[in-house]
Amino acid sequence: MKNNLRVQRAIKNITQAELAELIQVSRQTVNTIESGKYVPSTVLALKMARVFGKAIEEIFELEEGD
Amino acid sequence: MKNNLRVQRAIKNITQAELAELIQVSRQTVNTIESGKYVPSTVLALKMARVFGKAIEEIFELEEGD
DNA sequence: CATGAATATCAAAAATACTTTACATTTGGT
DNA sequence: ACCAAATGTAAAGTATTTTTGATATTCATG
Repeated sequence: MKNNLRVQRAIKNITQAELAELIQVSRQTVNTIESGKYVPSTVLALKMARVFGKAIEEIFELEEGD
Repeated sequence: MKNNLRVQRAIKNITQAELAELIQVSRQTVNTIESGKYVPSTVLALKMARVFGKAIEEIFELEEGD
């Protein structure tokens, strides 16, 4: 799973902490998802997609081996 | 999180076991996701969406309290 | 260079997702 | 009614996600 959260955040110009607040998780959770350390639940992915006004598929993408 | 996996399966006319095989999880995993017992990871949601040729948002939907 | 804001990282615990095995129930066809 | 296929459920165990708290690093700017 790769993602372009950093880009999406840049477009909306919000910090990891602000995104965390918007979707009600810790800022570490945002950080570790953004850096690809783990895959979020569908609930989190949907919330992020909603924040950015994008489809999940525009933010998260499957890779070889997923 | 609610989902319409049952409908999607009906459209493609595949069983829970077949869907499980297609996305490489156990049949029980498909069953419990379908019956709303837990929320799949984004990897699984993406794989399911791909199987059905739909966006995740067309299959999974946030509810109050998610 | 110093300061503050943002990001990265680490470790340990809690919560949730997923597997396996096994059995029960429902459903559809003959 | 009978049979087989599909679905539901349960318990126990493993794996992964998420939180919390704390510290470290990066980066822009004064």
